[in-house]
Amino acid sequence: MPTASDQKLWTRTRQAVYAEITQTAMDLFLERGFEATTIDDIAAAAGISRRSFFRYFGTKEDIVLGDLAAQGELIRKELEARPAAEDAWTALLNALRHAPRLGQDDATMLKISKMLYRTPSLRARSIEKHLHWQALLTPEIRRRLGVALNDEHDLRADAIVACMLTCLDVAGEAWTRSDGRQSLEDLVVSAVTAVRGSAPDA
Amino acid sequence: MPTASDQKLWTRTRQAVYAEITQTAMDLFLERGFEATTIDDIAAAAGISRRSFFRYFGTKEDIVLGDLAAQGELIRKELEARPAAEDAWTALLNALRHAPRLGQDDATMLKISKMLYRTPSLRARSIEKHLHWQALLTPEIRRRLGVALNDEHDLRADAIVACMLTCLDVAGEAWTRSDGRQSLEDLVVSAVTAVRGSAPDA
DNA sequence: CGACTGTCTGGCACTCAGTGCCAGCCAGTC
DNA sequence: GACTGGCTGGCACTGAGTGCCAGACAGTCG
Repeated sequence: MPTASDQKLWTRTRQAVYAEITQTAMDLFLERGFEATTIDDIAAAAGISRRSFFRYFGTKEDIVLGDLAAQGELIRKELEARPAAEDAWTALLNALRHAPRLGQDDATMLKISKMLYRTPSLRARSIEKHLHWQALLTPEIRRRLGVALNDEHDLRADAIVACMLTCLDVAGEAWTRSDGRQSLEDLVVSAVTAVRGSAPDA
Repeated sequence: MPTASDQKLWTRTRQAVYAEITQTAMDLFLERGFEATTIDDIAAAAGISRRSFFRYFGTKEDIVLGDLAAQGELIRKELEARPAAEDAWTALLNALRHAPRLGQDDATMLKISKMLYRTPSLRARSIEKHLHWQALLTPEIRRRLGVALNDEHDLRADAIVACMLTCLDVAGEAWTRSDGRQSLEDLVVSAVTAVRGSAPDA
């Protein structure tokens, strides 16, 4: 297990290459569009072979969405750390709020978001990632609702988590449409309020 | 414009071929799995060329999900016909409830559902279709909420519609997991109740 | 009847994503 | 200096999806 941050040379090199592919590819995506950029383009620009590219990323979409998988874990940890007094919705909302956003400045994030919401294959993949988050977060919500572990048929937790993430998605789209003028946090709260009929606790 | 149901010979032939491809492909999917069935297999079994297949279906997923696009329209019509007294959630729920389900017997539907929830590419496409439904249904919900037409930034209707469809999805998954033992309708109501904190009107 | 038009069809060649296989390179180890 | 193990590039392949073209054929007009 890796105790020191700089482990083997191998590992460090690999991380450096990973970061460079990401950066190079993102530049190309933002310049000429996601679909118009082929993997050959990326590999050539990054100075690696096509074959090696696929050893770093399983799909082209993973370049853009790779971080989302890791972020799911962060949200789960954050959710489990929320005080027991918070109800399911409040705990979820606060977990999303406090989970560290990894990445870029706002202007770049906005560009990436626009690309994400406009490109069908990216949108589909991002929703798949949300499904993954859903699976990660549901157990903790089940625990908070007091659902018995052996109760396979209680879908309340699934519904709540899924709708929370849907609200996040709707808010994200609105944020993108507004060119980032409204805060994403406020938009998520608006969405949740609209759905639940009343505002959640701060 | 087509007034009689049996228009030109062209049209009728085309519909017949369409139906036959669908049936043939479905048989193959249920027999050996979606991903394990190639388009060449389908074309060969249906007695058409590979190239012609793509004149009937844009993608392999469309064979399974083709009807969903048409169903969105039916739901929209149903929604617009709901009495004005019903609030947004109730109207949506009733619209989904009353929209005619086109297709197969229950046992086949269950098999298709299982395939759908297990195959990533199919799941992703079906969620894309839900996004399309969302776009269709949101205007009517905006109208019911009294949102001004020029108000671009009100995301309440989007949130409500999106979460309703998410509930449908969660319920569909639970229905599949339960091997169809619980009624889909009850499951949707359970999901909505869990999310909203109280049961909607019947 | 024959010419014409529009739509469907199959076949070919192509792009692009993604995978399996193999041979070579090179850091770290004994 | 030989050995191991992870990484690399190159090659060939499958499978989805598209563009193009030539031929078949129903329906129409003269």
